[in-house]
Amino acid sequence: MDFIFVMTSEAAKIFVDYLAGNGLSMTPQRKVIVETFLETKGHFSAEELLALVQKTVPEVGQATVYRTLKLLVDSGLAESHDFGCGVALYEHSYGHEHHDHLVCTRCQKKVEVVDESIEKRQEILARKNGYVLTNHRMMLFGLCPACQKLRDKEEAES
Amino acid sequence: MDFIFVMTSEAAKIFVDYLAGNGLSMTPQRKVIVETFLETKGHFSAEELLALVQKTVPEVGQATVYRTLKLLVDSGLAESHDFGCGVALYEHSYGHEHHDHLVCTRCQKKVEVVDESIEKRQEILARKNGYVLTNHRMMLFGLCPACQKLRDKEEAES
DNA sequence: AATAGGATGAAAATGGATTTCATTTTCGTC
DNA sequence: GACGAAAATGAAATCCATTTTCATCCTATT
Repeated sequence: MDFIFVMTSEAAKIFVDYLAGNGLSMTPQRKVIVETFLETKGHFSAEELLALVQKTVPEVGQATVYRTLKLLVDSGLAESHDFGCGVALYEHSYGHEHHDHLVCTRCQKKVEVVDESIEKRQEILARKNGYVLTNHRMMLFGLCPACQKLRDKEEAES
Repeated sequence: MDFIFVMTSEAAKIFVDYLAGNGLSMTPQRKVIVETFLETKGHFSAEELLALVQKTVPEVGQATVYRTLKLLVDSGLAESHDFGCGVALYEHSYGHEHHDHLVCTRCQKKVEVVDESIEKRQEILARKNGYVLTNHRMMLFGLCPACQKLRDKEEAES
């Protein structure tokens, strides 16, 4: 494969630096995976990313996608979340403020939420127990507006 | 098997009622699983519960433990949590106030935490986005006091 | 005690994620 | 440019918690 490694976005530079800093090398596979990752918005699974990558380079293997996704997480570009649907979903974390998620239990629609006072309280809770807080996971589950309407309609029919 | 089904605790009654209310029957296996569950404190996996159950009745199968654990969750006696360690951990939920967890990332020590103002804010966040909040998961990760000391000692040595 | 449907255990299946391993690439060095 | 050690890759195998299958057994009601 004859590739020219030009990755211009800031995020891409971070990844390249991460590789260099850890004695890892850029490869055509990593390049296409990272580029595809950076172009993809929202929350997606490793399998979905693999499918997108294979649209460009069909011979990329799933193991490589899983491996590169791990590098993306370690380099700080990606974050992995378990929304309880059985697969890990990934999202961008570079250039995105920290946030938690509000998830519709019916259609899976996800809204990013932040609340400074919750974050402060979490810190206090940890300290009160002598823990040094390193990170947290908060997920709110409920019915989104659209699904509330659908549910109401269904109930009216029955 | 000749069993006399006497389960006297309130929790046990709830389970029996749940079975009756759903056309399910009490069986020796369910009885020993529920009794063992009720005697066990803290957080434990299905496999750990299976081992405890088999101390009393070795021929109980793991599928039955998984199935009964599901009934326990549905009946409101148990709660299942994913602490990110690869297995679901269960804990009692009857007679236990709602709480979230503060987990040591090193020794897995878990502390139950509650914060009314966080709960209120979660409700507000959901409402602000038009969602009807049904439940939430919050997990705080950090280093517990003991593990902080261990880490400091290790760092001093190196 | 007959019977229908539920419950059980052993074993197989599931499925996302990881590992293995033979092969291919990368990249610093000659 | 060519060399060679170390890293990276893809296909397939493996892992492992959980679920499902299925033949058999039990329960509750008649």
